[in-house]
Amino acid sequence: MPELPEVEIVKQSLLSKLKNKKINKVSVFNRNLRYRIEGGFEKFLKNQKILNITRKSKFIILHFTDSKYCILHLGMSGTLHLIKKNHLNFFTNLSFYQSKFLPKKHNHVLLDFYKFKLFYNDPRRFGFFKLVKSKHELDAFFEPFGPEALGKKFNLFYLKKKLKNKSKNIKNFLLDQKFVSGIGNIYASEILHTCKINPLKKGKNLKIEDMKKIVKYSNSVLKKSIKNGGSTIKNFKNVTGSQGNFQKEFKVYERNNLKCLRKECKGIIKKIVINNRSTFYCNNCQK
DNA sequence: CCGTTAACCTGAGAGC
DNA sequence: TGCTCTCAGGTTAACG
Repeated sequence: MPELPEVEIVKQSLLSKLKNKKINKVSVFNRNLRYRIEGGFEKFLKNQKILNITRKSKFIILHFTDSKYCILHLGMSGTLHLIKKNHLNFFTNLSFYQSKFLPKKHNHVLLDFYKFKLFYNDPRRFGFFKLVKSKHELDAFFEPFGPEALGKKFNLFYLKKKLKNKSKNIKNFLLDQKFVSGIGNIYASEILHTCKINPLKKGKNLKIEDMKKIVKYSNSVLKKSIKNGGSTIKNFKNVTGSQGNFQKEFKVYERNNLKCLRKECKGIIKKIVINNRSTFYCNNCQK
């Protein structure tokens, strides 16, 4: 479900409510997420105080004392639901499927705080929690990942080195977290449209100017989305509270057969499938 | 090593 | 209020 901007918004929301708050109780209702929740999970988290919450690519990291951490990935359908106690029916949904009430099914984990309950809900169970016992282990976990899409290491020099002589297309590169971390299926299409680059263009065929654009517009598209509160694709019937608005800014995603929104362009947005993932691009301005 | 495919899951929506 | 099919914002083992 969430890509870098959405995870960033979730992180900011969590941080604003849960910084320096202690986890009083941990309940696991279903341990079978992407990776099975280990036996010591509840004991590890109980009584831990959340010193900080950060994001790295699409992961949320809870920081505890003594260099202990908990990494959370939301997978495709994971959402967090924060409920304030003592407020009957008061409901804050931190994620991007808006729902007035806590979903009835698929609540797998509950973290209980003094004033809040935080539920992890995930119908498809592609998300996971991972306990981390040291800074070294944390660094090791992220070692295989490529530079952050919004980081300084994602630059022209890096792209030149990585794309040289590669036959893989640029859309697949952008989705490859070992190449660059944080970009997912929606933003890959959106970024390439802003760059005027065809998603099927091979790494080795990208010009220096193309690479410069990829760096520049990955930054601007993702940042603009964060500014807009991320993207909310599906609204349930009981919509309430705040939702992301970047979906209103989509130029290609889910715009199959519609006109290109670029002013001077007369092209039509086409949908193709690359590596089993829907890909949208303009048949005129993306070369 | 490189690149691609299938698989992991549930639910919504379309079409019949 | 049926049934079947496709598709979904992610990742990764297994294959040629």
